[in-house]
Amino acid sequence: MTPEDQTSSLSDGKGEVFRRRSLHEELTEAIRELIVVGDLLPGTRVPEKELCALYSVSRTPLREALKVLAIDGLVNLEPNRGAWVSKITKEDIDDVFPVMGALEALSGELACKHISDAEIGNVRRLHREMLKYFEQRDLEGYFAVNQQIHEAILSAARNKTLTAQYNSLAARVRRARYVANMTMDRWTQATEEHEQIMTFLERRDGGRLSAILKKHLENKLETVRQWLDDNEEAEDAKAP
Amino acid sequence: MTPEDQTSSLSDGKGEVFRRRSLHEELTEAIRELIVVGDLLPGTRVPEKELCALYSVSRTPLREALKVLAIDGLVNLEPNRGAWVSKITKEDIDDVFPVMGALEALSGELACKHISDAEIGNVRRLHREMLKYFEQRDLEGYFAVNQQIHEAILSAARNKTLTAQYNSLAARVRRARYVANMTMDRWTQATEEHEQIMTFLERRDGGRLSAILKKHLENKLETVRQWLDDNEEAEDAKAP
DNA sequence: TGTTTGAATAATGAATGCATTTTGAGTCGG
DNA sequence: CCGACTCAAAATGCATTCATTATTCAAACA
Repeated sequence: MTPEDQTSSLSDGKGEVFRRRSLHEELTEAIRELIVVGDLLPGTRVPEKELCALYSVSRTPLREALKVLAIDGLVNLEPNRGAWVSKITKEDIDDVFPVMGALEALSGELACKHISDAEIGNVRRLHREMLKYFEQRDLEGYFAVNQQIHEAILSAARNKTLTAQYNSLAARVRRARYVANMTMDRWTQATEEHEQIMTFLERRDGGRLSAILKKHLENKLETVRQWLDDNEEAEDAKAP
Repeated sequence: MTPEDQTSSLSDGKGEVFRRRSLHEELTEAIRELIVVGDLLPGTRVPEKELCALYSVSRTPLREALKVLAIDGLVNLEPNRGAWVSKITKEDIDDVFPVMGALEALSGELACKHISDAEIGNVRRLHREMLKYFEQRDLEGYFAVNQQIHEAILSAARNKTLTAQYNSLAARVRRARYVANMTMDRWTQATEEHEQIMTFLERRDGGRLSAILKKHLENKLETVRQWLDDNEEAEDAKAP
């Protein structure tokens, strides 16, 4: 047996040579993140060669990663023309959010059936932390904890298929959230909705939790859609 | 700028293997079908080499296809150990069906908003055809038309993301349906449910259509689960 | 001047090659 | 007899190479 211990700090600064999990898996995550946070711009070509150089890998695992990202809808593959970062269009958003809403609703419903007291306590703790970020007007911190809350509920749903489907869509939702910034009104509203989410979760009221989660997402959709109304024309790059 | 001209409709009726689609896409479909209909048995290793020979392709596109199928949950990839056809377990089924139910429900809801009279007419026609197969006790024909009905509703929902997610799960549901056979009672019940589906669709009653579709799937789940109760031990092959 | 043509260049898609890892038969030792 | 070990054979993951297909860009043409 070779030593194998590659220190493998998950937080690769960038360009680190990975070893632990299969290469294409690491690459998928890395590139997904590049797209979500906007390092790769919507509508632009995915620079295969550059990414190979950046991560010091050959095209084979990179291309495997792109196939996976294409399923997530983050890139479009055009035969003989390569991969393009998918654009954030109104149609796209209008498609994704309702599906995400259905999954979140199910997530809430199932979570109420299976969640333990300890897990509820954990969500409550995250909730309080999130309120703190809200009061401090720290949007980054708020988003981070917000995501953790939704993930905690999802995890309490005890459904691997749901988790997989959810995560696949979550990347696109997160990406939309990255470009569209909330108004203060909307932020306040979202926080109030989270108060209700917390309440219904503690009561294990699946029906109501499910409904408010869906509503929560519908409101978020409205935010993003409004942003797109104002900025759609500015988003155009070379069409895929 | 590039002309952008969209492939001037070369009357591609369908099915023809034009040189347009990439190899890995074709392979993905082909192997998906092998797994769904049971030509590749659950729990067995995916014979990479044999499949390469069968389709006369190299390992590169085949492996790309396997990555995609892994996301669909039809195969499991184990680092350095290759791909395994995923087993149909009770946990798996219990996970998949609720998610599918949520998607079908959404599909019904959206379909009622967008479906045209012509499309309803088409579903009505399919429905009658299905009843004919039911009366003739032709299960194969019944299943085929049944699937077409659900696809027609899905298509009326006008949501590409939903369609993609649905299709991804549909393979696993279809696979379950392939192994578990219905009792006559269940078949009768399913047909009655379809009568209601038809009714609510024609009334464009999204709420009720959505509910009955979900119920329909829950009943189907029960059928499959019962089959698994009886046959689970027989399904074991080499564990992944 | 604006458009079209076509050869040169770059990119993609797939096949092949190579280094590691896993597998499994055969051997040894308890 | 059973388990641990060894080493050859096979399979895997990734890199590299090769054949096609797009793209570019300058020259020819209207």
